Amino acid sequence: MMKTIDHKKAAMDILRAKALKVTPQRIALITEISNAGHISTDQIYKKMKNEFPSISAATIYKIIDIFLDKHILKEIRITAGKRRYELKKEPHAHYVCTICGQISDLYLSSEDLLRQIRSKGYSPAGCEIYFYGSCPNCCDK
Amino acid sequence: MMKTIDHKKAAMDILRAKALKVTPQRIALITEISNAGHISTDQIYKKMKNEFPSISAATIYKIIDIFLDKHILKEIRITAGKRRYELKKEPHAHYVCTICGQISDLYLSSEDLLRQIRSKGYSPAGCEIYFYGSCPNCCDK
DNA sequence: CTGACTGCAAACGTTTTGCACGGTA
DNA sequence: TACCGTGCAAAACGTTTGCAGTCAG
Repeated sequence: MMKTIDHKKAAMDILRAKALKVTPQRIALITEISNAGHISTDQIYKKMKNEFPSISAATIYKIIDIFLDKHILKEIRITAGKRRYELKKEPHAHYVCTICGQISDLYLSSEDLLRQIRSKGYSPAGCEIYFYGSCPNCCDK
Repeated sequence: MMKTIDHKKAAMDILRAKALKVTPQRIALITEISNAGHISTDQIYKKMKNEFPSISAATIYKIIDIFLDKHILKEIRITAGKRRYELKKEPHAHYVCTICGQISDLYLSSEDLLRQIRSKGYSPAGCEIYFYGSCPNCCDK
C-alpha cells in the first residue's frame, strides 16, 4: 500500500517540478512506465484501460508528446514499428535480447567513444547506443 | 555517362551475388540509396517515380523487405516516424546534425565498449550507435 | 514455360487532429 | 472562473496484403 502511495507521490512531484497539471491519467502513465521500464504505446494503452476504461488513445499520445517536450520521457528506437518509452534517467545504453526480447539498461562509460568523435571535429550533445544479441539468461538455456 | 553504367553494373552485381532477380526497379532502388546515402521510404518513392511513373509504393516496400533479408540494406532508426535505409557496408556509427539534419557516417573503434559489455556477461551480435548534435558545418556558421 | 516480381486497390495499425465537455489550478 | 486536459470521432499517415497481369531466368 505504502509503495503505491509513494509511486503516486513521486509522479506528482515529477509533474509539479515541470509545472504541469496533475491529473490521474498523467500520474497513471508515469506509474506504468516507471513499473514497466521500456514500454510501447499500445502496452501503455492496455494497462491504462484497466484503471480508466474510458481513456482514449489520443490522450496517451498527447501526454507522451508533452512529456517528451518536458524531458520526462525518452523515446527508444529498438524496433522500427513500435515506439517505446522510458522515464528519463542517467544516460545509458540498451541491450535488446534477440531471443526473449527483453531490454536491459547498461551503464557503460562512453568516454573513449566521445574522445574519438571529438577528435573528428564533432561535438555531440546526445548519444544512443543499442546492442543486439542473446542475453545471459537466454545463453544459459 | 560512364558513371551511370558503372552504377548500374554495380547494382546488378549486388543482385546476382545474392541470387536475386535483376529488374530495372531493383537496380534503380540500389542506385538511389547508393547516391543518397541515408534515405527514407518516401524519398525513395519520389525519386523512383521520376524513372518509373507507374511504380507502386508497395513494390518499394517489398523490395526493401527482400533486401533487408538478404542483408543488402540496413535500416537506420534515427527518428521514430520515418524509416531510413543505407547500403550495408562496414559497421559504423551515425552522427545526426540536429540543425541541418544531415547524417554522417563515423568509423569509430568500439572495442572499449565491447570490452565493458562483455565483462557484464553479454555477447552482443550487433551494435548501433547514434550521436546527436550540431555538425562541424553548422557550428561554423 | 514457370515462378517470381510488379502494380493496383483495399485493408491495416498507428498517430494526429478538431471539437465539446469536464476538471485542475 | 478560465483555461487546460480529456474523450470521442474522423482523418491522416505509413505500411502490409491479395490478386491479376507481366517479366526474368
